[in-house]
Amino acid sequence: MIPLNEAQQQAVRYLDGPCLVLAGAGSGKTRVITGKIAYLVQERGYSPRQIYALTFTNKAALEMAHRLESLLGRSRARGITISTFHSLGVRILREEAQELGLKKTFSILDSQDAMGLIQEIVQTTDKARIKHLMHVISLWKNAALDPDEAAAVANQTGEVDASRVYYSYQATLKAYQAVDFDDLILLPLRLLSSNPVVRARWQSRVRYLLVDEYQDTNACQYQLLRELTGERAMFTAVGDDDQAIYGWRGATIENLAKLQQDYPNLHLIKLEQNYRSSQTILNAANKVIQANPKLFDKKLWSEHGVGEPITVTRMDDEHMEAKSVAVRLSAARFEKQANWKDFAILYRSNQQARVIEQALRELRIPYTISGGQSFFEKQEIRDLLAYLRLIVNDEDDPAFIRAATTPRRGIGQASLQVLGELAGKLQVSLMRAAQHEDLKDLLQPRQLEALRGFVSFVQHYQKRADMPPDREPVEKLLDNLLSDIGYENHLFDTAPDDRSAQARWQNVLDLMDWLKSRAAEHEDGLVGLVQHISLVTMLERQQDEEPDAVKLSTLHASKGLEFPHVYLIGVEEGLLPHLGREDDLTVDDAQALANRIQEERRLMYVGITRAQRSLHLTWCARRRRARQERVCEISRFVAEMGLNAAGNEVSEQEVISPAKRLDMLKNLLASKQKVRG
DNA sequence: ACAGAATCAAATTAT
DNA sequence: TTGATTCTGT
Repeated sequence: MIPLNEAQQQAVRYLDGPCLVLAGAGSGKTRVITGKIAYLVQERGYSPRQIYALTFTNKAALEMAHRLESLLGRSRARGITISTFHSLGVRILREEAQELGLKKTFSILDSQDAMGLIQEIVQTTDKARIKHLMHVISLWKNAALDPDEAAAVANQTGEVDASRVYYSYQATLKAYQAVDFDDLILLPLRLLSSNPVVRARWQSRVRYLLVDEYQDTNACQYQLLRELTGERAMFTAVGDDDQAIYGWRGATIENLAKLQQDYPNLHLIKLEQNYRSSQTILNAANKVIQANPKLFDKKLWSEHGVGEPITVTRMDDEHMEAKSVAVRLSAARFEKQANWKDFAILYRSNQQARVIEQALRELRIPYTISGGQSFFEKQEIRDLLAYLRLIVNDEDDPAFIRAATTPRRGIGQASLQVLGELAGKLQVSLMRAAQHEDLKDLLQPRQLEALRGFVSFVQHYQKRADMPPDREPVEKLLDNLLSDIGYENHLFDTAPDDRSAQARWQNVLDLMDWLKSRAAEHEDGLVGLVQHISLVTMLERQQDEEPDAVKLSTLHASKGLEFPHVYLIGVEEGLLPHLGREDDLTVDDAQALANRIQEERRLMYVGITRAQRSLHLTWCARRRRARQERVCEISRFVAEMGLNAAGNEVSEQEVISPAKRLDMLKNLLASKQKVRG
């Protein structure tokens, strides 16, 4: 058993009912969750299969599984379900597909596919509008509203057109035998709440449930938790209201308060001892978060020493910022005899990484980057996955279109148009329409031949993929498929130069390796594998020996990580806190603005609390934003931390007074603050 | 049907 | 400045 402090032990041992653990940053929450699972198995006689632990990211799930393995041993950790909400959703949907009128082989549309779908429905090219519609619909789904309920709400909020789109969107998904990310939570919830038999089945399976990052749950996920645990309510939710940073995704902190209302016997435990950061860093973090209205009173403390002072540095622009951070980081590594992987550079938005990458490359500093475009969003990867998706579920029209047209094989816009019209008329999938007699009269012989060729190509692989029990190994099938498609030639024909073609081809090979390594885990062949892929956003290959490299990460992606030395860049008004575009900066809704600032403040809090020993903030006097140079001011959060623009601590009164803050800012702009260190 | 050229819009965060 | 889409000629 790992050593635990008093509060942690309480959290682990409490089994008399629902339990909420408020775990401050660095207070050992993963330790509590894994410790509790081990306790359930070893001391309380729970069988591993009865225990379910839910996280939000695959990374968190994976790490938890690893820790459990070393705690319990491989064999005893085996049956425990540790997965993301979405993976559990897939599992429920697959097992209960019939109840929902869904094929077991349903496709999971990623957000790009979903966007394409909406584009079709609305018949517009206005990207901003499409994004907005998608966002609104997603929020409705996250709030567990069906189209009818959404329509009622839409009347008040002025999103009537979005609610109309919602209807057609759901209808289209159904026609494709497809679901989107939000459905992975929503549909299981619908099923459990409406079907007593299914509900009883799952409740008898889930004897104990643990939820990580509870503050990030949305209304849908909360209800799912309620349905899964039922009357018995044997669960532990672990979270930190100060680290709630996914409100824009539908997460609602109210779920914390709700827990207390809905479960009067809820046992509340606070973890306030921090094992991560120096006192200086914790003080700054505490001060910043104090500016938010607090749901629960909580103050982090640590036994660590005061440590290094926090530095705040003004830069001319983002290039200077990048260069300076690279140089200072490099020097610090030498001075401290540290490793590259002891350093992280954190930022608000992905685009900030660009300049940093350049600067690091110039100085030959190795780095890894997390967040940003995922491996599975790359063109070449999506191309190949479309083939797999189509083989598994031939009603998946988006996959059909993609696979049929890449590489070019004589099926173009004209053919697809005709095909699409026929499919619409007959109310069948594109694949089905492509096999229809009537096509003879609608297409030229060459077009028809190309189409028929494609259809039989897909059918050939469908047969091969679907022949239990002695189905041929997925590995072989994948190899054949790749060479049959002729994708390598296609890449070298279409890429602008050989170098990028080579890079893309390498991605493809990486994908194949990854698929093969996972194939064994899915005994039902391609189906499970393909559904699994849709949920994996980041390539989790960092597990094989982490390289010694500086970590570049968005603040959002940094949650849960820790580093000895952290550089938090772009600490400016407008960027952190991020305040949207200038034109809608009008304070139309003061409450909405305040809420946004509060979430940004929590983001700042997350950033600060990633640091163990040293923390360095930088901000730019000018920054290129939306193709224009903009003059920037230092973020309000710096003053809230109790620091002035030079990084010196200031007294309490100065922190609080806005007038003083303004003065400081003026002084700062007047004097030419130079780089420290 | 397709490849290269020309034009145009663009910036939060991500399962 | 990039990156993506549309246009144009074969």
